[in-house]
Amino acid sequence: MNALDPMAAAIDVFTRQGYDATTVDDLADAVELSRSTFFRRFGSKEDVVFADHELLLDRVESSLATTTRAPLEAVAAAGWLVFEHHVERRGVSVARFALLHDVPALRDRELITSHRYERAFTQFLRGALPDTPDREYVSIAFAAAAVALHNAILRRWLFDPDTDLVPELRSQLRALIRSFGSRKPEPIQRRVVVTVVEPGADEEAILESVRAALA
Amino acid sequence: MNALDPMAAAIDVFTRQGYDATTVDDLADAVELSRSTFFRRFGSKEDVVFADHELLLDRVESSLATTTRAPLEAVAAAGWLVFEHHVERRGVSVARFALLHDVPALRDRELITSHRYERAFTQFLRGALPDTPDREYVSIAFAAAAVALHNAILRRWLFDPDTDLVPELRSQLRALIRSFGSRKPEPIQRRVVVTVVEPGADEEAILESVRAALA
DNA sequence: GTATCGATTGACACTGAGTTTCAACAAGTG
DNA sequence: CACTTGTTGAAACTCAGTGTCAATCGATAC
Repeated sequence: MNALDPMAAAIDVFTRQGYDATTVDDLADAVELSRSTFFRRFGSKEDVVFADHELLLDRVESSLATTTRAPLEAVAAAGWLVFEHHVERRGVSVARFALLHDVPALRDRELITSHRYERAFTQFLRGALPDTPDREYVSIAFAAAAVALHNAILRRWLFDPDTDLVPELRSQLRALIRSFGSRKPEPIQRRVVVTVVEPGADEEAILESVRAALA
Repeated sequence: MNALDPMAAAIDVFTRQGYDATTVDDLADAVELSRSTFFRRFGSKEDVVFADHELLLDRVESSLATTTRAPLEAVAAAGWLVFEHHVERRGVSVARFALLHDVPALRDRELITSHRYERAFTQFLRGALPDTPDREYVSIAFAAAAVALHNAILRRWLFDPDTDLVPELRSQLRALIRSFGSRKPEPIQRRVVVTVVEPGADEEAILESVRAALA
């Protein structure tokens, strides 16, 4: 049996029967595995629901490891890799989304899951960006923002899976790259000092007047 | 008894005895509450460890609700509000940090906790930013990046609490604001027009002189 | 003073997730 | 065949978290 089918089956049982009302025994039955084996395979009642992310995260990591793109673009590309995974497995993703709506515990779990992507992105960037003083923080901020954007747009799509939001994702990630790509140094603060002096004031008087204005 | 002392006590017990080796009964004893009351007060074994965030999140939200700053700056200010909370309660924060190092389950919980700040930031920005087409996504990306930066710098500080990292946090958040600020098509450029007119020049002559300077 | 009401607490029993242990049973290897 | 190694299921166990109910406390009314 495919390793992802149990996930789909579990999501289905949870949806029909309610998450809390479903015991792990019920799950094990539905998946035709013993309770023991269920835990060995999936770790926990919560984790079955996100079993596909294990595989997906692998794909993301190897995509980053072998990329030829510029660092920020590579992360963006990894982002739509994930997005496309959901589009391809539309049925499960939509069902899971509906389930999450009712089960806070699973929403929390999802958060933890998606944080693993953020970690992967950050670590990749830390190594791939040119060694400028702020690359550490650019890595952290960009990875977090990219994941957050991806998740927001993914949720919008899951809510209405008939609209193609891949272009939206692409354009938003590109906008993000632009924001971070051209990080300008701190702008020089210019001060304008206006002093009005009498006609015929000598140099010393003018300087004194400026000094006063500065105080 | 102060509501935060049980938290400190719990962290202490976990540290000395091990997280897994500590049952909720042990905790309840240490905090001098019955098991029942412990759950009513703190929700779960995991949540005691972050009990202070309930209060802190309130402070953050009311700070955002009453701010007079520009939206992005308001979020940054909320960021160092949180940071300063940890600096003030240095002892507990450092102890908790050490505890998290050994307990993955608590690290996950921390993630969920810190996501609540991100939500608060995003929602504030969604309402506070000017109604441009991309304000939704700027809100999401900026909030995520700000929280990630804060957390990274906080962790650095917790690792070495004798260095003052508030300036670092300030400058990184400011850099982030600049990144997102320059997203706007055209920042407001201030022009300084200097015209020098003869004493006794009439209004029309002065206006004419300014017009000339503008050309 | 005491009666009454509401809220907080503790004691206790119960459910169910997750772990551990052990035996059964493969499937390969000499 | 004997022997190893890995996978499975059965069963017992621990403990977090929930629900129920009675006791207690504090405030206000009488």
